[in-house]
Amino acid sequence: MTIAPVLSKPREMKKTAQILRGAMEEFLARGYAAASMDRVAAAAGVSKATVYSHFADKEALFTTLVETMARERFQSVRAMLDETMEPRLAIRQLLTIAMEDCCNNEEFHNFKRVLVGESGRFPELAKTFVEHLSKPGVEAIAEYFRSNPAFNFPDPEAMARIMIGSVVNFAMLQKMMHGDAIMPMEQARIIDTLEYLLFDCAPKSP
Amino acid sequence: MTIAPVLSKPREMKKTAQILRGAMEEFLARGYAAASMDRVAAAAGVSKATVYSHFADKEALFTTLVETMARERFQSVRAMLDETMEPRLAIRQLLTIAMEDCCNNEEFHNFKRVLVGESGRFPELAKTFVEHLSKPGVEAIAEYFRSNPAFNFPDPEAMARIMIGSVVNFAMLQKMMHGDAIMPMEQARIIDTLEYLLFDCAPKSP
DNA sequence: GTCTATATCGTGATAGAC
DNA sequence: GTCTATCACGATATAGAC
Repeated sequence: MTIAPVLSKPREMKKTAQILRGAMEEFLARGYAAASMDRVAAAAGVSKATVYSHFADKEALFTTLVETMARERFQSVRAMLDETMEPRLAIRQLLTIAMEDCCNNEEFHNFKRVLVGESGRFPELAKTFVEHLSKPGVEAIAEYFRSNPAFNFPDPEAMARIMIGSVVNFAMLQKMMHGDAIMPMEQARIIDTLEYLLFDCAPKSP
Repeated sequence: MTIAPVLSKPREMKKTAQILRGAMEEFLARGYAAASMDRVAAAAGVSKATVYSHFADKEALFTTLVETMARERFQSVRAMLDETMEPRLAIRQLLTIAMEDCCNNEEFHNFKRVLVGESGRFPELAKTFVEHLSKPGVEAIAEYFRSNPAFNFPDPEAMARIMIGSVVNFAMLQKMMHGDAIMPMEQARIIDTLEYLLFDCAPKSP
């Protein structure tokens, strides 16, 4: 019987959270297929039967884990852009934070590795990620471009995707795919060049 | 004993290629861990013992497969940019081809899924991919920017990465991660906006 | 070199005591 | 609700006939 994380006693919440923490260790380290329910139980400090009393099967545990992690990540996309700040500074701050966030978080790297690796067999999980992270991020920036008179781009959403895509792909190439060892480049050069494109090239009304 | 694909008789070459073809089917469909050597053998039309007489173990087969596929892909990065063409058209053609290449090739999607998914446990394979595909691609475009007087970017390599990164990330988001179902966008809008940034915003010398 | 048959082990999942 | 003990199965890898 599947037991959704219904909270009756705080005790039970703790167990479910414990299991999810163990599952995170195991799934992020080995990927879905190579992860072992024995090791999940060991990492969580419970028996395997307990794991199966909280989650129907391996797939359900994995699904819940990814959705939980996506929800937590989602919290941190709030209020990225400071409307009161000067646009050039606001954009620079946004890009710097996004770059830092994408580049220097090994746990997040492993999360994306699993998500991308399983996106063919677990399309709904990939969609959850896109829905809760990529989409709000792009829309926030696009809306900022649209509402701020300092910008006058023909296609604000495409522009937002180019900005985010540059940063995300840089992080994937350099950090996740180990490009740093083969084609090193400082993060600041991407940010500086994006700023150059947005502000120093932008068509000043002649 | 490991048997490298030494070609003595054409017969043996055929078998090795057959096995690699079967391995491709299985590994790309299920990922490394979930792939079964039984199914590899079945897909290749040989017995499992034959597979093990050509490749030391599962890991060696996987490694050889990825290196082979990367080498084949590598061939197609030749001569992307037409030096004789007008820059605006050359860039547009490049972006269109790259976008098509990244978006409409399910086999390539699965290849990248496996590579990204295993990039933590097989870092050398990820590096091979970067070395043979990402690096030459970025360098070709950067060199084009540097050598062509129509462009005068402060950081041509960062600019090249932004262009490629935008396209690659768009493909990953829309196709691999199924973003098309959640935040649809035509490929042309990315290309048009990149063209706008490169040509219509570029600092005219006043 | 290639096959059939098998050894050995770890896996996901469960039964039953408490 | 949680544990220990166990089942049934499929995995990688190999032995040995031909």
